Amino acid sequence: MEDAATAALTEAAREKLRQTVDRIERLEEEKAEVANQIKEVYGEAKAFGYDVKALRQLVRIRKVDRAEREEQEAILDLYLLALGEI
Amino acid sequence: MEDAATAALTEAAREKLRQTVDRIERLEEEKAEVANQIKEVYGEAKAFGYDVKALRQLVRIRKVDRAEREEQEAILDLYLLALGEI
Amino acid sequence: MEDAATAALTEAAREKLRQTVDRIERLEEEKAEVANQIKEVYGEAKAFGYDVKALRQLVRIRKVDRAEREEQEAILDLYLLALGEI
Amino acid sequence: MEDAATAALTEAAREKLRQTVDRIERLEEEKAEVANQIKEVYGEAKAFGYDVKALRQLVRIRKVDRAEREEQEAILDLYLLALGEI
DNA sequence: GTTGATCTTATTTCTC
DNA sequence: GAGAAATAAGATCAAC
Repeated sequence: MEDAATAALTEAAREKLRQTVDRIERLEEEKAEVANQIKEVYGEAKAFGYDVKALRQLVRIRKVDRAEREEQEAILDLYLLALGEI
Repeated sequence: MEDAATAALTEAAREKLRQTVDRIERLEEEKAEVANQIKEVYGEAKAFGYDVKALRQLVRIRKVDRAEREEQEAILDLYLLALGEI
Repeated sequence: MEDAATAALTEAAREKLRQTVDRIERLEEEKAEVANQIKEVYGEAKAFGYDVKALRQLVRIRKVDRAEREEQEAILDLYLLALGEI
Repeated sequence: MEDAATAALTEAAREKLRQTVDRIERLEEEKAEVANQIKEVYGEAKAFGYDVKALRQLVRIRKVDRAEREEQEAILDLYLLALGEI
């Protein structure tokens, strides 16, 4: 007997599913590679004598700051929009 | 008076720190982009009628399976080793 | 002046908070004890001549296997679900 | 053919291994249960209106404080010991 | 709006 | 003691 998964699907449907899963898996691999590179940079920094924990905090703070700045600009745009300036 | 951060580091040290932070931030941006692409693929799958939650589980299971397969090859040796027989 | 913590809570609220913290701390102590017992068992095994590293891997593999077995039952459903066929 | 693991061991050795693994697995199960109970307590606290994040911090701080206090006492003991007082 | 899921970060534990 | 792996914690986002 064919296995159930095979039986339940058309060949086309199975092919499409397989492609979707493949795309996701390739992207996740890419993501893992980049994550690895980040780890390496922290590793080098540590070897260089940096306090890695502090460095991570610095990066995090800058990220939050950036987000806040962007929000501020968005608010400003809203005000300008409300005034018919843009 | 100079501010503390300026005072505490040589210009060269500050430059190096800045470069390190830059590299990390660029890599994190890349990572975020890839994460976004993954999210988009799931989004398309959802639009196509897939059960996204199930699809995620499927991907996760395949990942575990891959890891498992690699470990299977080591199991027999492990059993023997665990008994101190090797 | 009363201190802020005292001022901000009724006696009943403080009592309840204290009990909650106590429960958590007792449970964490328990958890630490059990973790210790596990460490002891490995210690005995080592004294007995077992390869502790291999033993740990064996335990880990059995855990993964158990999880895997449970997941296997769900996989077929997942494939079907993933295709939106159910 | 008998499988290799069976072939390589006496029955007694296999029995002892099995018991060791069993003990470890039972203890790990216990540990997981306690971890779960802790999670439940936090869940109840949240339902009761507590700020779980703050509560966790409180528990963590108390733990650090305890460790410090114990260290202080150890240092005191050392001083006393050095003075021939104990 | 609260639970559940995912993802990330942090800490701890193991191993070499 | 340093690197790797496991566990836990925290934050975030979606679904009901």
